Amino acid sequence: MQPGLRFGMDTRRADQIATALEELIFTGRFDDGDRLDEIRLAREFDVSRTPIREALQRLVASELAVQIPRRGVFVRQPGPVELIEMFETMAEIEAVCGRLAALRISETALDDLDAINRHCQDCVAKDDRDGYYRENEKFHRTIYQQSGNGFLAREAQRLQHRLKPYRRIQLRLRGRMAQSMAEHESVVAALRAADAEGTANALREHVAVQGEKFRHLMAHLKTLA
Amino acid sequence: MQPGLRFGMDTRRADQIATALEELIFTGRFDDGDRLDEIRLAREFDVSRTPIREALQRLVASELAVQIPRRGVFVRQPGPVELIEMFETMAEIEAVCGRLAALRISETALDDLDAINRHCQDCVAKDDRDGYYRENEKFHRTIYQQSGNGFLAREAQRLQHRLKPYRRIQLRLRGRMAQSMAEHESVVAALRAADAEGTANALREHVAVQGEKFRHLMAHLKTLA
DNA sequence: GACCTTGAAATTGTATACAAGAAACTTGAC
DNA sequence: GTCAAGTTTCTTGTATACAATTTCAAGGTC
Repeated sequence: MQPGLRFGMDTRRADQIATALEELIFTGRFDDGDRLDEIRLAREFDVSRTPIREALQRLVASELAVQIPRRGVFVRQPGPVELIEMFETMAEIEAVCGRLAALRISETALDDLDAINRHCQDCVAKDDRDGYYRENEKFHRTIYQQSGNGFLAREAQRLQHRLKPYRRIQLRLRGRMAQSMAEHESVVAALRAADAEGTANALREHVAVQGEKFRHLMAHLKTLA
Repeated sequence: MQPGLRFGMDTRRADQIATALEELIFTGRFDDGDRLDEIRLAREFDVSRTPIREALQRLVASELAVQIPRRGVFVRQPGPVELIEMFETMAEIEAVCGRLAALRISETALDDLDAINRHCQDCVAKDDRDGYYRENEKFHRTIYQQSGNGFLAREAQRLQHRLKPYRRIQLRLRGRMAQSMAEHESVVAALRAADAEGTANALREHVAVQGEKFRHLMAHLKTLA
């Protein structure tokens, strides 16, 4: 492989900075409304304003920040209402993926899901939250892909990424891993039965934020604000 | 109102250029894979490379183009498969909006929809495609908003905008306006009956590309390629 | 004291200059 | 004529310089 043909490895400084800033916003290092000062950031990342501005543009495009012309770029942390809306949307999109996947999923993918669930089970036994989180991501990604719709799968992935920091909070709820695990299994059962509506409902319930999960999320939001 | 406080009016050259380029891609002025030459575009828009680069970044973010590091930005026209995928996704998202709206829509919004449909009917009578198109957009936007989920509504709007050029093609199908019109009315009926699944199904069918519509879209794609 | 005007300082937006990597072309060997 | 190495040209990515607006504060007016 020639040196110029490597793909992902961000050789562009602007891309690295965008990823770093995204992470900083995700982890709550910036409050809602904070102005992202170009000159300050340029100093901190030890680059000129040019790559900083490119990175900021990317944040604006992914709605992590808003730009007001000739004023600057401001961090945009979702409030409780928008968070609930995003989770509801995620639940509905997962339901759609599931409904389509129920009719289109391959046998090998079903086996993959079973394997992932066994790994999940191991993580529950070991109380390994990070491990569970990784396997959980694989589980959902597999369903997105098995929707047989690449565009839809990418959209689902994008939203999942956006919600990542909040999903992690969910798992800290006592006994949530075991319950999540059980829900995974009923999803696979519905998929195997080619039960479109059953899969959709199971996934919607699985992802939706309600009851205990809702109160947990709200409590955590308050500690952040 | 002070001169500095106007909002939308793009005072930034980069934003204007981004919009212009988007339009050029939408209308098929560029082929898939065309490289967007910064220097050439800078000359054409009579501006330096800086705002051009910002505009290109925006195209990449909205997936109208792809960027290959140190190579350039290339136009990315969706092929037949991706188009079908995008329409399927649109149909499903509209179905979701409809299902939620059936339980949340206000009386006044229902009346608005009726009014819009009357305007649609006028356009059908006058064979006014542009007018119908505008009213049709209002119809769908109203349903997005009445889903009661602002985030979902914005996502739906974004996808609708992305599909705009192809949707217009659909309307040119003989008798399509009248049929679309009838479908609108059954959607409103289901909404008024608070029939969640009925609304979802009606909208999904309404938006989905199948049968005649599918062949029509394919035929048009071939003429473009 | 409240409010408007005015001007300095700071910040964004754009142009230009420079650096680094990729594409294209030339030259030479076989 | 084909291919390969080396050189030139061109393009992207980053830094810096300049222009245009906004912000903030000081000073004046009522």
